[in-house]
Amino acid sequence: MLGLMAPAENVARDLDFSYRPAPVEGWPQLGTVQHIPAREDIFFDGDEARNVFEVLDGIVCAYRILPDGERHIVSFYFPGDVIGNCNLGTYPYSAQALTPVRVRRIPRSVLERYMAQRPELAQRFLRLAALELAATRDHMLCLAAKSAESKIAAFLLALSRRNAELGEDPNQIKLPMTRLDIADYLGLTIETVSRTLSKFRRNGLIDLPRATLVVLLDRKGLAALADS
Amino acid sequence: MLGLMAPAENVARDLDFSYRPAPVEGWPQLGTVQHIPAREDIFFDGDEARNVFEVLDGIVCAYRILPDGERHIVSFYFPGDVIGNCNLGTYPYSAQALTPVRVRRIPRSVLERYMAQRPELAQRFLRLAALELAATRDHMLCLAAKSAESKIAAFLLALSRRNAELGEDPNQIKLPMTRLDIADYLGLTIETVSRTLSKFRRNGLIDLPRATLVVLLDRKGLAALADS
DNA sequence: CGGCCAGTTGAGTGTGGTCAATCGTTGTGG
DNA sequence: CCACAACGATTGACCACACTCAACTGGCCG
Repeated sequence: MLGLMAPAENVARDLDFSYRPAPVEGWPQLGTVQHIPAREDIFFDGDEARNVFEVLDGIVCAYRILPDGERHIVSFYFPGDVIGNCNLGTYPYSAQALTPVRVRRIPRSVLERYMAQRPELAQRFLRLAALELAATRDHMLCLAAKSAESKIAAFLLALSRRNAELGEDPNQIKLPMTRLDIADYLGLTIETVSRTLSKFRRNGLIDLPRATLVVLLDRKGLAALADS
Repeated sequence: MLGLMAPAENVARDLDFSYRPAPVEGWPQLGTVQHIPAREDIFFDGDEARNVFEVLDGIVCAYRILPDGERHIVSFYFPGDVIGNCNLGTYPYSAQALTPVRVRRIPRSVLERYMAQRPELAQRFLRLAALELAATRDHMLCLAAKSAESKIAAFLLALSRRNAELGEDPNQIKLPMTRLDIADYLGLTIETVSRTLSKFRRNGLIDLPRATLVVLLDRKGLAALADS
């Protein structure tokens, strides 16, 4: 048994945006709904973590500004995801709406009162933290990957997987983020992202009808690049 | 208030090996002590996570083998650290002793029984998970950093901080890991690690009496390199 | 129509990877 | 005690990939 088991199905091996525990009944009643325009910050790195946010519509990113002024995007959040589940007092990153966004803001105080009554909610949040850790670890491995090609291939496949999970076309990827966002997420420059996508198109791996739409033509080829 | 607060003291901004919550009274009685020779694996990526391990002596690393055969070191663990605190069923990485190691093996079943009786133990493990997430995030940012110099400077300063915390000389760093281990941790090659350390020595930032001993001579200079 | 911005493409450079030779330490056996 | 092997670390030469700087394109909106 020891050491010879295949990796479990539920542990993702590649970059993945699908880390979302199943929702809990009764949860949606909590908190108040807020609308946030594109490119507006929701909270800041270092702020007291008073609220948790559930994304209802639109895309949110978590980012950090490094000492040298560079921005690094830690994570993207899609509808259904929960942001700011932080039990260390302060947020470890800033959060910004990439598109117009609808979120449900839930004060931690309210949440904690509820969790005392509903252990399955507490369970969900524990699981949420574990999944966020797993996602961060995968992102880390992606950053450690050598080539820009493998980073971007992995990124596209992760977006595709998320599409499939939401019941959308896994080969039609509508990019809600700019090239700069992708670059800051993958530790590349905007030019390299652009060049690599163009290269993928020349090689017949993808099509790029518009800058914001990627059509996957050769998943096998992309997968091969992704883990290289 | 919003967005204008300084980052909290307890959230590390740089690479750090000091993420360890305070120990809990009564904890040491649990589990059985095991001796593990250097370079022997303790558990494997994908194994059912039946045990949690507390490092008593020696250094342990957590690593993953990527699809292309590359090894990536996820984390180093020092005496007092806890490994394998995983509530997703299987270990998300393998663990290997880098030096001869003494660990305390604690079955999760035992742990969970204890936690039911002692809520402060459960609290400690929640905090442990949160700190591991923070450490992983910092490691990720370090990997996203552009230059080899800044990665290695940050790495040395992290080891130094850990030394200081253990009451040892923060400027005398005994490296328990090989150049390859460091390279796999920072996403570099063994040659680049070696070259960069040599460069630091030429520039008077460090001394290298032996391959396994680094003496920090210019912390300011290293810190400047670390966040660049 | 013109301005603006995101994205693309090009040319040149430099950092870090690759391959290979050498050094230094440690440990083993004659 | 020395010779030698084995291994990790260092150094050098070369090269490729991604960054930098810069020009240009295309879409969108006033």
